[in-house]
Amino acid sequence: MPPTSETLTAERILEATEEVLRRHGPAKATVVDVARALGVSHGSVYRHFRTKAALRDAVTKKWLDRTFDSLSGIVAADDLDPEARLRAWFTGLFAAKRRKAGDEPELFATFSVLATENGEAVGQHIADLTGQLTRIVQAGVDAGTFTCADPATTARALFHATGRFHDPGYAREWEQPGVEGELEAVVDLLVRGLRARD
Amino acid sequence: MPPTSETLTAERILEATEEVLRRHGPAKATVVDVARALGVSHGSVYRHFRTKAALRDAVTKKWLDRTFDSLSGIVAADDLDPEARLRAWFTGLFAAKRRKAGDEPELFATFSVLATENGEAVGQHIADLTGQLTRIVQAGVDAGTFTCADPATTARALFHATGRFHDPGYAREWEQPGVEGELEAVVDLLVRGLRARD
DNA sequence: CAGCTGACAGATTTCAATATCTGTCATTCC
DNA sequence: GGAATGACAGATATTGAAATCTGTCAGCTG
Repeated sequence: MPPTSETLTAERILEATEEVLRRHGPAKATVVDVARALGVSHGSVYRHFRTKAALRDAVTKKWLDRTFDSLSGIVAADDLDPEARLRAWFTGLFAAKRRKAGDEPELFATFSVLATENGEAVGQHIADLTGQLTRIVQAGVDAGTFTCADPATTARALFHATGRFHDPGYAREWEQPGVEGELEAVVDLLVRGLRARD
Repeated sequence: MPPTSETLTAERILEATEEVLRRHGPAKATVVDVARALGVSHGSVYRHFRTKAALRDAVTKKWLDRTFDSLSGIVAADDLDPEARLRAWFTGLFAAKRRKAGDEPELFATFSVLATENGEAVGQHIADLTGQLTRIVQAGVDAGTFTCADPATTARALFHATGRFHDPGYAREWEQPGVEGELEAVVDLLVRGLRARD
């Protein structure tokens, strides 16, 4: 069963939209382009997505979820102590973001404009990520290696403090030579701040 | 001696430029406007500043230096222990940036575009600020309340970790209700990370 | 009749002609 | 003679008309 001339589903529209965005970038991609790529009229696309923004949001959500999923293994890694998990998580997040910025610049640009507009998908993504962080912090508290008043608040603080290494606004600086060391310096400080005393 | 019809100095040009920027904003301010405000031809302005970018840089530098100066009192405050100095410094920097963003939106916008372009003045400003941070961290190490491998590296990490609260790209979020608390949560973590054990 | 179409109004974008600006420099003015 | 001027070339910004796009919907189609 070839995907062409199959019934039009939200999923097929998302795939086509991602392809169009990848080719044209967020500024030039139109829903007419998407419809053309699918061989349907643009009115049909509006049957599945209320607005262009909703479509862009849905594509971005799928794309961001892939990053989220790739980190979930670290959160659940019982063979690593919480501190190692935390370090691996930050390193993994940074690597994932940097890779996306480099390999899929057009989709990354889409994500960036959505981020500056506080799009729904990005808000959810941030909530997802801080949720993962909360679980790691909680694990550390349970194990007695971390101390903190409220894991969720601490998770947000950790996320804010490392913004330079995952916020799309800083993407340009991720290619500079010393960045890995800068991330490590920040994470070192934060981990020390989390550790329980004696 | 009224400032008008006095000889044309770099200082007078800077004042006029700041005024023009304040009124028109960075996008619409031209060196012709500056010259008109001074009652001279624009060629004369070029005698004192090689390019428009140099002029904009100089105005921004003056403006940023005022923030720097307002913080120097905290760095030298011997009545405060290093930890209190660090907290006061971050609070002060955040308050200063937020006030500028709110009270002088046009000049702040000038600063923002310069920041994204890695302008000379901004680079110097960051170096100045991390220099102040280094002095505070060093004071803490000397007093035995802080531990760290290298104060300058740690100062940079502290600066990066608090970017959300001084980087102009985040200015929009500085008006949201919970920000003060978010800054405090981050600084709490960082200060804990700096503290010497037992 | 559920899903798709294509014509449509209003909003947005493109494009090219026009106007303004930047930076230089030969000349003028005190 | 050192400082200021203003005309100038090339770069950049503005503008308004034309083209395209978004989102809707009455009607077609299988």
